[in-house]
Amino acid sequence: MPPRTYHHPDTDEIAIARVLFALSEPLRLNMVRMLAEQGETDSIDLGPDLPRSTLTHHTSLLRESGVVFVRAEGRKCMIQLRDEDLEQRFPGLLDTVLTGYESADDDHSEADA
Amino acid sequence: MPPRTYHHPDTDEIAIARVLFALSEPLRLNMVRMLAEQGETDSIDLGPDLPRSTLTHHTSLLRESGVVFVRAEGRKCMIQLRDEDLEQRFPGLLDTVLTGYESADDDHSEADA
DNA sequence: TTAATCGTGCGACTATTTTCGAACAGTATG
DNA sequence: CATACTGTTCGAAAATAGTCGCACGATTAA
Repeated sequence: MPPRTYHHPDTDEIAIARVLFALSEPLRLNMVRMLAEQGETDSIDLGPDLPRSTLTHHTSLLRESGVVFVRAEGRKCMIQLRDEDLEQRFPGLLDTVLTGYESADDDHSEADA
Repeated sequence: MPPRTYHHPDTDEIAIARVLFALSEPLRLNMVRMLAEQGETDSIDLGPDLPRSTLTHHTSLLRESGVVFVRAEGRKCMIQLRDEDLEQRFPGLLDTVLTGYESADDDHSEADA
């Protein structure tokens, strides 16, 4: 029996409105930022203080909107940013959002001014 | 006495999450697309079939999130995209979103058919 | 002035989203 | 095997967002 399988939208099925909505939630935007910095990340590291069901809710929403790829690893769950797919579908979007997030939010080091 | 005044956030107060949320709504995203194409537009042209109160709701949300500039013109209300401010705040964001919207959604408003 | 038009604010309602506890199933460890 | 740990699902609750009728003030035109 397959352990856990996840459905992911094809790259050309990713809808801009759903991506924007997924990224408009501060919690999820922060998860995406972490994924962009760290690469594939254990799901629990994306929200150590959140109830598990809440974490599942947000990771599922990110997955269904095409922002992340989810992979079962033993009993854990590894999350990857679909940066290449997003770059192909909406060139520049991810970089722009993350750059804007860094500059907009609190004092994340602005070394390269 | 000024007829109608509107509050607009300063450019450096525009928050990425709020902008993304504003653009994640299909109705508002379409308004923004029209504004990008047509420039300053009479508010009623952005949603001729919508109830006025609904239209006000969406234009206010776009204004408060820093996406548009609203100006009273007689009894009408002219809407401008804050494209320069957005470009300064989040370089590339607007172009990327609109380009992604065009490519993703082929069913543009059929008003100009 | 009178009438028509426009946008706004209010209030109520519906729909969607978020949160999270509890029970459950799969996995690793002993 | 039993136990501890993981993520998922379900259900319900709360919070948020969208829709829209209506009354009102302001503006324009006759």
